[in-house]
Amino acid sequence: MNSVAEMQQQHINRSSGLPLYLQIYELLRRRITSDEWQPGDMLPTETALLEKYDVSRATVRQALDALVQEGLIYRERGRGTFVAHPTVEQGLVRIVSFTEDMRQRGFEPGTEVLSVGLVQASEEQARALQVPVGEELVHIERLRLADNEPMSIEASFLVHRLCPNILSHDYAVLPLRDALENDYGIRMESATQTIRAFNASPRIAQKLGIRKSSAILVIERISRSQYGVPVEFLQVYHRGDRYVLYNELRG
Amino acid sequence: MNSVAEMQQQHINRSSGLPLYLQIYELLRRRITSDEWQPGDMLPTETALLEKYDVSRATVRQALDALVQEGLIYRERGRGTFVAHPTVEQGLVRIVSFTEDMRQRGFEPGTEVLSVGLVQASEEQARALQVPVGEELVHIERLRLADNEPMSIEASFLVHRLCPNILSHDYAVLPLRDALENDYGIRMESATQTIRAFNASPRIAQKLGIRKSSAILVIERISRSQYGVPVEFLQVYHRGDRYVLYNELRG
DNA sequence: TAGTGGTCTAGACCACAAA
DNA sequence: TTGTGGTCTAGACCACTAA
Repeated sequence: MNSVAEMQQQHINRSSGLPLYLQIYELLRRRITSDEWQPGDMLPTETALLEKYDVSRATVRQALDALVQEGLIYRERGRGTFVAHPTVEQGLVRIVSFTEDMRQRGFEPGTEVLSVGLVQASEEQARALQVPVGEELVHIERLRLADNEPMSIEASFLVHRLCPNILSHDYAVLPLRDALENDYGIRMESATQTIRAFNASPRIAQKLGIRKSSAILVIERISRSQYGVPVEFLQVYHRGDRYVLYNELRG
Repeated sequence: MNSVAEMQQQHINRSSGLPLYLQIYELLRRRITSDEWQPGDMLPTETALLEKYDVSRATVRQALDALVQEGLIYRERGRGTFVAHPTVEQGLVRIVSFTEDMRQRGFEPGTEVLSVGLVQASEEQARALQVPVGEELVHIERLRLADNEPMSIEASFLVHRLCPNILSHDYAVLPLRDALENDYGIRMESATQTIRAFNASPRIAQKLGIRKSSAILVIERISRSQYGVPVEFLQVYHRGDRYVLYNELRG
């Protein structure tokens, strides 16, 4: 099953035109995101890496720098380089799945699929995904539970053209991000989102088990692939009485 | 008046123990934050910098890398390195004043002081500011306007001990941050905040001119000084129908 | 064509952590 | 003392931009 890790290329290609440090970055990144290397594990030393890939130390460090900047690893002088532990702070800086998010908050996550199907892009959706109005979109609506209590409703819209047949999975179990990456090689690499408060509509209030008109924290997110193409338009309705965002700022 | 720029040291100290790239980074950073170099201005080329400071190109690039990462500059291959234009995206990463925030959104900001005085720290406030319950706090409550329409209510709590006499200013005009920095040498350098949605209390609804129970976006922020001491506990109630937060995420 | 930033090499010395 | 990451040098060739 662990096909990504098994198929993993262990060498770099000096004639591919792709910068060496990027190739090394990708190789290391995959080892981390595939969970082959766990949080706290020590990475090979810089010396070991430069020997393995036959590059200079500066090139190895450039690859590691990118991973540090991404928050995936951290360095300790005199000790080594280690896989980072995910932190809550990442909530407003990195794309985090509901499952990860809830685990970090100490809740047991659950999912109930409300509806799945194809729809034609509305004007709002078309604008978000940069496709023509009417383009075929995959629509997945899920109720998200925390410790078996409703926490959020997630409405996801994907460009069907980019991921045909994605509907054959069971999204109560399989994270959407994994399906996109494994089946279509699409990685959600960046996103923009807006956060606002609004009063729950009767339908949303009923699904979330709260009083009509209760305050809802709405997050709308447009995720783009590694090629910069919009892939998903996500609308999340969080219960205002249960869900709090947290982040850190600099002066 | 431009004392910072004038007093600016233009050389690096090779025996200070401070890494050369950090010294260059600081010098360049000051030129940008002091507005000596404006957004869009081209920085000296890497070659010019390495000659000026008599270091290797790698050292210059390390200094520039830090500025790029901070979002203060950007590079264009074949063209040069330029001072970045501030972006809205910084809203969720940097501490931004209401005034700056509104200007970026294209609104004309306004302020009305609702109340000013000393209070004794409640349990919540004491926990946030890490002081004993009952400690004397400065309390400033302001109504914030955008294009003359109510947008938010800000309730600010400061540790009085750290800024005695701060109440002698008029906070409809003077930004709190400026008063802290100019009069007490306190710079708000980092902060943590939470974001949630809740239903407006009758009092808040009335002040904001919205219907009772309308959805409000609440931001609570604890700001710390350059010494890591909590200085301000801020509660902001934004109108859900007018205020939207925006930010960018990475995969 | 000249000048810019992007990538890369093959070294070097250092501060720090752990044995 | 050994091995780690932190800093730094003095080059090199490349792709891209603009004149």
